[in-house]
Amino acid sequence: MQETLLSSSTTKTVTTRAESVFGDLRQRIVEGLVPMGSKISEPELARYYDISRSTLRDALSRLEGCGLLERKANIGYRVVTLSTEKLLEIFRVRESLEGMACHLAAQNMSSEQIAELKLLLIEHEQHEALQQGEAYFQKEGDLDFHFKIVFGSGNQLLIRLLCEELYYLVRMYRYQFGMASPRAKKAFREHHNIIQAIEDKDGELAEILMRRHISASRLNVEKRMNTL
Amino acid sequence: MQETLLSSSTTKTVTTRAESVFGDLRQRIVEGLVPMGSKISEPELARYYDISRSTLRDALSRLEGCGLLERKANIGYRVVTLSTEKLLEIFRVRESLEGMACHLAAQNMSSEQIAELKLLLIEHEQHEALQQGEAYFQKEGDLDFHFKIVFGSGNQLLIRLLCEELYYLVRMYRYQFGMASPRAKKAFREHHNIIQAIEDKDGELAEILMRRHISASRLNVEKRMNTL
DNA sequence: TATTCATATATTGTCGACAATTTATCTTGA
DNA sequence: TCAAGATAAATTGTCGACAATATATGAATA
Repeated sequence: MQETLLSSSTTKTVTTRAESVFGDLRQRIVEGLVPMGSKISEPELARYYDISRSTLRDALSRLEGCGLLERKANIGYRVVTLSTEKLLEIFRVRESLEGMACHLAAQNMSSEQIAELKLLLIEHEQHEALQQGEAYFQKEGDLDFHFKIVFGSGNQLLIRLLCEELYYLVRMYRYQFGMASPRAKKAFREHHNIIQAIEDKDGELAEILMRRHISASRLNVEKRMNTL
Repeated sequence: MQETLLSSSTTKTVTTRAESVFGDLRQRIVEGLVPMGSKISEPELARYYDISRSTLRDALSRLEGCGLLERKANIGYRVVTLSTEKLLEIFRVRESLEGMACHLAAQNMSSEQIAELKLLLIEHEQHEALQQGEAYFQKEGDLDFHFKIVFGSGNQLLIRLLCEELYYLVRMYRYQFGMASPRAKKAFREHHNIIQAIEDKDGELAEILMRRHISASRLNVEKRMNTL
């Protein structure tokens, strides 16, 4: 559903230069190729992409909307600086928003959508079985799961907030803070239970389970923070 | 370092033309002076404000971030079209986000902040007593109340999402859908109970009460929608 | 040496113009 | 009359240049 790295060939919705640069620069920031906290030099970046500053600034303003860049008047753009505090704030927001999304998903998801969700879970199980230690796929897979539920809510505003405005920040944290989730197995069971609640059309339970699921990740980070 | 006498009176935060136009146009859109759904003619608006298109587009991109404008590649900006469905979506998001904000506020608000909140409630009570029918002040006051709690959460991300990205949309609905809240008295009691829970540092209860408070407004809209 | 101030450099904000695309208008044919 | 296609007009996307502001450099002074 969302724009994966590979699907650019099929859905060629990219029409303008600014959009294209937006997508590319977004990826580079998420992966840390443009270091966090670094200042954006508009002339330099414009030369890099071989575009004018106007076009670049169009792209930069979009990146600001994703929370990847911060802007100060007369000073310019700067890549956001990640911190544990900000990560915990994101968890709080995700807990509330995805909890609501899950509640609505339980009410609105079609049986086809639920079937897809189950399929995804099975895929993840196999992936996990195949490569025990490798947490990368599990992490990306985890996002897929959360995405499908958010889309399942049918609430366009929720979808925009989570999938367009917060998604890339979350991915940036996963790339650069690289939390090698030791909760893989536990998270899997939690996903399973969430699906069950959705299938039962039990919105209240689905919301509680999703909130606990995300809250557990937050507590995990908080615990690690306190031990350091 | 010479601080002119004149600059001290006005908060000289407005530095750039784009920012200034952003603020003015935002207000005009919220109030409906620029009709919802209408196409933005960049050349025309640029002439109106006597600025270049580049500067205008800077302002427009910010307005897109507020959800007041929508943009399509090669077609341009258009003022968002309000609808009851979208309003209900906003209520769902506010329910979850402000619920979380209230929870955190109960944990984090200082006694001074709580005192301010109480004072605000008293002011509203007097306003309401003075002008029974006039719902305008009550409505704006309601927003003040919700704002203070969101700020009290201390969560910068929550603050940004609610106060910068959703606030103006909410105001736009109040201006143009003009819901003459018949829940004034009830809402007042609910506000009171929320403050009490915050003062008791009972985050869970505070969250539940805030969610019910917002949910009641949503149900109110849904009820009216069904009767029409 | 460290600090302050003036100067120079670089960067962002703003502008007007041209190119690419969309929308409106007009012609043509059934 | 209506539909479809070609042409004209208008709008958005993109560009390079200049002005206003911020940062870096260096001289002068205590």
